[in-house]
Amino acid sequence: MPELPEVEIIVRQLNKVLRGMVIERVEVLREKSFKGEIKELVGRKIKKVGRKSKMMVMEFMELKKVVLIHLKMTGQLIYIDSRLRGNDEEEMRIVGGHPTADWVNELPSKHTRVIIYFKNGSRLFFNDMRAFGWMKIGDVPRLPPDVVDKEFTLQLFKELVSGSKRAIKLVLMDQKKIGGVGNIYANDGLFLAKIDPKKMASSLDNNEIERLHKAIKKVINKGILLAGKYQNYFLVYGREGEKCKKCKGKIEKFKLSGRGTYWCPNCQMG
DNA sequence: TGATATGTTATCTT
DNA sequence: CAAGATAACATATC
Repeated sequence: MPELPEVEIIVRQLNKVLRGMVIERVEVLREKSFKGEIKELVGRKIKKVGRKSKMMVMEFMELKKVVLIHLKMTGQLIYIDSRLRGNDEEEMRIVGGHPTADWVNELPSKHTRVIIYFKNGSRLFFNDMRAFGWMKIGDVPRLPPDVVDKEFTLQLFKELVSGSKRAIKLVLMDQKKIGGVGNIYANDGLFLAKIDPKKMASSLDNNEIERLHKAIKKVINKGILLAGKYQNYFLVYGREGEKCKKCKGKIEKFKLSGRGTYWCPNCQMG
């Protein structure tokens, strides 16, 4: 589930509570899920938690390197506050990423890959069912602008789109060109802009490019504003066979480069 | 049982 | 070489 908006939401919440916290130890339950030397983190104080595209970036005082976390398809982050530990009352949790029962169940679970223990007793769990995600120590990544960056201008978007013969949906989702757009928001953005997902990118006219530039930012920002509840507001994604929200047509599904693609042929044709 | 799944990248093909 | 397509990663769910 976690795309840019979902990562942004958990990052904002974690930044509030983790700033200033000191790492006591890091426990890696699945070696492949963590890359780097753990001892570099012990005793470090967190300066800030931020985001680059769909990646979470954790910065530390007096350390140039950062911790990067990519949730991929099924990653989740769960913070458990120390204040109620050992108490029968409910714990204080901050949860984000892929929603599963682990959000509320006892942790660690069978999907827990890494646990960060803080000096004050609080803990941060990195869970990942399919184990595609990772956590690593590294340099701040250099990435293309993501869709909510100021650098993501209409001009830049035009260059990217007109320079590719691939289907427009694949260009939107190409993380080497534009950061942060996954399948859900690509489908919904194209619907909002009334553009056929399989249309060749370079064949879009100026008007279509402008509509799409506006639409993709709109759906991503809506995702952020809805704070993780976007799944209740899908325009076309996951709505195969259901009624289009604009006309009376039916939403259809097909495969585009192996990805589920949803659209309203009536609204998006031509 | 087999198809499918919201991400990314290495590798193959054109 | 470049661009585009596809397999691979690991596991749960329908």
